[in-house]
Amino acid sequence: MNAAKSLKTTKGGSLSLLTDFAEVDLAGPQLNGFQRESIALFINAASALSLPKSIGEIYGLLFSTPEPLSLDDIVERLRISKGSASEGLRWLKSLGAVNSVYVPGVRREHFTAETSLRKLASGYLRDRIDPHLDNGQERLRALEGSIGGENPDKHFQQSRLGQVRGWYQFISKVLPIVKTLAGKF
Amino acid sequence: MNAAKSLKTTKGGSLSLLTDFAEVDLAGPQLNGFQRESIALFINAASALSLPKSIGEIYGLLFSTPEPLSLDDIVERLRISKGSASEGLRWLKSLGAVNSVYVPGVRREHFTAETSLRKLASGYLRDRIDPHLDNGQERLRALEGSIGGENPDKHFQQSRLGQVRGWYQFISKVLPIVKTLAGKF
DNA sequence: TCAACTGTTCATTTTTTCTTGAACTATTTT
DNA sequence: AAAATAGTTCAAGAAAAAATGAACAGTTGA
Repeated sequence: MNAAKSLKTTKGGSLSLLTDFAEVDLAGPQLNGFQRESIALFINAASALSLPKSIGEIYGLLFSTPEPLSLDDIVERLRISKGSASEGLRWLKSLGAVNSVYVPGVRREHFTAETSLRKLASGYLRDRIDPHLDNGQERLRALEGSIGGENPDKHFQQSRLGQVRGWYQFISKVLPIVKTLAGKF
Repeated sequence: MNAAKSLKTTKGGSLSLLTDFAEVDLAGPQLNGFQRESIALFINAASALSLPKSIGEIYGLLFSTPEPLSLDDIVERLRISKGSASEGLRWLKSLGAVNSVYVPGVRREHFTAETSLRKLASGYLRDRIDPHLDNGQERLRALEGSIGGENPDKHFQQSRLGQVRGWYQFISKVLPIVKTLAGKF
């Protein structure tokens, strides 16, 4: 694919002896065992949350790497496209799951993983849950409006409506508890 | 598609005057406003949980209908395939979100929506969350095993490992609270 | 036993989601 | 100002997930 390019951008001369096999594989920095396991763990977490694999990969890499990494570092190490990396970082940034680190004298932006559970949880809730809840509230009103005046099922429907209301109350009681507890870990 | 078949299986003669337009559309029972709004609400909920739309539709229909419905009733009213309905019901059954009702003298199985929040929540956690957590625990062990003996990043890695352990503790503290609270609604 | 009925399974098709890569904008350096 | 460097956007392709429908298996009643 872009073996030539990867090779070109590889730092250091450690590959010079492998020139003959250059297109067989994979220049670029290797991931260590801890990084590979971390990435696997966060890919699993991403799938638990129904998020794209690339999100898990990027976060896992940042989480397991002591130094801040640039977009190109990520592309290089994970062998994903610049587009994916850019989108994934944007998503993680908006959630608050990565932090920008401005390395003095270096032009490109560098990133580290945010590991505060409180920040991760509240960002996730804000970006991924709250919009659905807001939407749900609207639909709840629509449901209420759909119960007509003369209607043999009126009682049944009102009872169901009450049920749903209770579920929303439950959620609005639970979420703050989750946030609070997250702050203690 | 199967207009002819739908027509044939339609009960009652209310359509006889419409015979000329039969293939234009849609025999079969109409959904009332409450049902349509309920279905919309649960489609939204399904998307919040990253579940297939058909799951939301089926649950929404059962939730908003006083009488127990059979698989064929569901197929007819939602205009989805038997396959989808069967799979969707299987999924909802295993979660505990629908109940079988054996109507005396009637052969086919009928279903109603389970509305106990406690049952819904614990079924969801059991079927959709616990497997991921188990998987996560395995990967946590693998992560631990990946921290080698002589290693410049050892400290960093151990700190990260501790971090992840804390997250799992958080989850195992929060889930029981959620279940308990769900029992009160 | 056989025909009608009920529900499941699964190969195929359709739809949705994710990834890629190249063009583009913006910024910095020479 | 031109060239180099960073990063974003988005149309198109690839991959994954969901829905379909027809074949199949199991029951029941005649």
